[in-house]
Amino acid sequence: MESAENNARSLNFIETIIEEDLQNNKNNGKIHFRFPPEPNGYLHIGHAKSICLNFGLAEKYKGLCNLRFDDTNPAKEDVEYVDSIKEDIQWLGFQWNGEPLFTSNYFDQLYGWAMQLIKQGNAYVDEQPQEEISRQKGVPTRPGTESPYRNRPEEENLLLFEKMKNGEVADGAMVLRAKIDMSSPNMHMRDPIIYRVLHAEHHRTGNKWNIYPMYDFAHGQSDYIEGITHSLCTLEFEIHRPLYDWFLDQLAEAGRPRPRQIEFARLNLSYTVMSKRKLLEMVEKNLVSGWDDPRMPTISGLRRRGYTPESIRQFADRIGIAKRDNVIDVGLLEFSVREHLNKITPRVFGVLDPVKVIITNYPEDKVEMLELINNPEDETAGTRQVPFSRELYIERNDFMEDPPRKFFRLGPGREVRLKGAYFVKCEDYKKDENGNVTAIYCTYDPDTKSGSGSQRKVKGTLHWVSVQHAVNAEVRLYDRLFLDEDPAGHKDRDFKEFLNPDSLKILQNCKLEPSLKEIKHGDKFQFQRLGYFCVDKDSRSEYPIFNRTVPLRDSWKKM
RNA sequence: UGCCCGAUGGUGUAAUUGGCAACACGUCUGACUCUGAAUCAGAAGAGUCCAGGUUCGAACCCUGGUCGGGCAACCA
Repeated sequence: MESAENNARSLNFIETIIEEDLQNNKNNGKIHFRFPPEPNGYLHIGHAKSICLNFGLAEKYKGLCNLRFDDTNPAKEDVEYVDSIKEDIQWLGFQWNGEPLFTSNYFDQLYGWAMQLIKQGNAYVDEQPQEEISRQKGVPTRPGTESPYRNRPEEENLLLFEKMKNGEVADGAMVLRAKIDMSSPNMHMRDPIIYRVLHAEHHRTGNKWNIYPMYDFAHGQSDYIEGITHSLCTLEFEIHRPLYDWFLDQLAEAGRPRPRQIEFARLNLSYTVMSKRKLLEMVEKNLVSGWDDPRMPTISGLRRRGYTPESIRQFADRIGIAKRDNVIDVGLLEFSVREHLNKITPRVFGVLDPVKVIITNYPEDKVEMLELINNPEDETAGTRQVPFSRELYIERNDFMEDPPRKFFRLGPGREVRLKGAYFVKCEDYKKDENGNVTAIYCTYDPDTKSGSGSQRKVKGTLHWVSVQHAVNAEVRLYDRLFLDEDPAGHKDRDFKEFLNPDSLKILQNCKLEPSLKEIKHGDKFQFQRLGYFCVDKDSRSEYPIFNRTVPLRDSWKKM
């Protein structure tokens, strides 16, 4: 593929750094990444970008990539999320190095390091109330003031920290702070809190701990413990980097690989929200059916919608890696699925909004089995037999009573090809009292059978399903969840105000060709002329249910 | 008002490190077509945020601005 060639030619800024490090034999040429999700929600397409980056770089440079759950806040985390995250990463086609790891594995080490900081005079226990501490922090433009406890003796710090650990201190009553610089222009360096008291049960360590480390005190050190060489994260952590480095300066030993934090811009997708908090809110308020609702930008949602891992990885590849803020057009994601599904998906006939066609000159009880190509993009996909008979369903919008000139479909007196079958010409049609077309009467031309070499040409080709052989099905059509390009970008309006009321349409009278009787959850098809569809997990054999992954490009609807 | 990032067609990402802006999506033509899909051929669209400077030569270097994003959770 040409994009791969381009990639070989030009590196993104992270690859440039890595290749420089390799050239300088930094860390003895060791390359080790990590993907560090907090298990407090499901992964979304933004995480997919990060997963593809970290695991992809590990593949490219023959390095390793750990999976490490950043589980330092038991109040928000849950094993349900741990499991879904593992599943999503593997579904995308990546495998982490060794066992999944947890920051909580390092709680003992982190505790030890905290004591070391105290002994080095780099940390102290503060027992002021939260409000006081935050007041003393000052504001970005003005320096903060030092805590009265800042210079308490080492023994006292050790003793109090011990009490915190032993559960003798109430939540919020004391914290351990790094002693850095209350007047730093970087707020994160103003004596950041590194341990807080939290009498909460942790999903892995149970009730062992009454104190938990903060992100800043845990992340860099965990990277260091695991021998991570390149610690990739999103831009909002840029300002944390001096602190990340500061802890390592205090604690790291010479001769061991020292991780370097590198920040890149997170993914933003038009017409969607991408924060776990907002996604969680939609789940909790039942605005969607769950984390895996096919309209959700979660990996599980995209999977259920019918996206393939390949298409998501291809998408991640296309959007690139840089440091500037970006908004990627959802159209690019859709392009990526279409591209892949076009190659792998069998073509079938499905009529979503059926209207009956009666071929008046075709024998009443005759049934012909016609051979149709499964996938013109894939010769190995073979053919299948599809029954043709006197009464067929076609798509309601493939017929117009008074069609414009450029309408290459059916209308009074117009002739079209029924794909894989014959030409039919509309001779008459019937309407009910409401003006709805109820039946279209056609004649067919027996000389135009597919493959017969007939020279006559016709402009349009329609898909169809034989009435007596049709399988009834439900089809769920999805549209973008939000009507606004940037639903979360409005200062005074809640993102939920922009929800698209028509993001889900359920069609329950769809007619499918009989080969679709034998299907299983997750199977993917192209419903010819309509789009790509997959079998939903709600589907039952008596009543199949399909999700429309994405419609085909349609240059007609634009006219 | 402090500090940290960033700025290249409509959207993203490049430009062999100073050699006269490329690729993808999208858009528009046309060809082909038993999917108005796919495929193929072609076109339009930025002179690189602005102003100076260095240089034979600047998207890349320097200076000063402008604009956008981020930072003041016992979240990550």
